[in-house]
Amino acid sequence: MPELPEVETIRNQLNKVLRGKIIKEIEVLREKSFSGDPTAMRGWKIQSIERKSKILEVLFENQPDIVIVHLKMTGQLIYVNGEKRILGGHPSPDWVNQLPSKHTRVIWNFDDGTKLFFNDMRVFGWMKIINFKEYEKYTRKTVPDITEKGFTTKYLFDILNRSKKPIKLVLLDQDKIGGLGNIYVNDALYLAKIRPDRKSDSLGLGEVDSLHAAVVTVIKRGIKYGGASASNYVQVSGLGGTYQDHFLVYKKEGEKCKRCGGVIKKIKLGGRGTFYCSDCQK
DNA sequence: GAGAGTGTTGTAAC
DNA sequence: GGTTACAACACTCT
Repeated sequence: MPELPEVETIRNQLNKVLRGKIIKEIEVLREKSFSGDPTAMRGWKIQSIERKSKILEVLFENQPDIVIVHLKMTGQLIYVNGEKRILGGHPSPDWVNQLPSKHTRVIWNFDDGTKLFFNDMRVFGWMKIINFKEYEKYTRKTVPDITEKGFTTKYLFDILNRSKKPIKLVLLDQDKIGGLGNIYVNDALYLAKIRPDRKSDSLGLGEVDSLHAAVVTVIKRGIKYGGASASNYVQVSGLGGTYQDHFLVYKKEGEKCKRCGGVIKKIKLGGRGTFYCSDCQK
């Protein structure tokens, strides 16, 4: 489920707790969840955690290889240091101290006794050790993500203009724009007053300008609220984000539109739930 | 209990 | 080439 705001929240928190940690041992409980030789990582010292679109990158000191992580639908990264609360926030939920659970796929053990758990119920997510040369292939370095300067109205107009697919599907295409997933794309289209099933190339420049602003706004809002915990996503402490309390249309079918009073409808596009107001989204 | 639905994305098929 | 359908997996909801 994690989209850009969720991954960014995790990145910020991991940077606070993992910098300078030295790896003692990597336990791979499920082969499919980890690619590369985990024993090679012994002694590596974490330098920083970066992000490109929805992919996390763990960089190590004096080490050309990096570890990239994709959480896909149900991945979680949870840091445990034996204290009831981390990052000065609310106390971590009890289940955090009972990890590993049956969904724990990989455990990073650090030499100070602290641990990072990679949980992933559906086993779609992965961790990979890659050489920096393979970096572009995995992170689509040339595709701008929403937080980057390359994501401009002009860029958005160009890619939308090249497709006749429903606009929502183009916005979700990670080869074109990095970072949007099903939650934020629904809310962004609502904010821009554009129907998700509009043909991508039917938008005028003014509409694309509104859409660009809307996408940036919902992503910023998602980050501000620490992500959306509609189901599996949790932060590094095991606590949820709160963007789900601020959904505009996502999962609100049957409710009244706060803007015009119309009823929020649910349709299916590209096989996924799609929510919009049929009155004020044109 | 069966069947549909779930936040992602790569691949196969049309 | 563009676009759609499905699979990967495990759980919840109807």
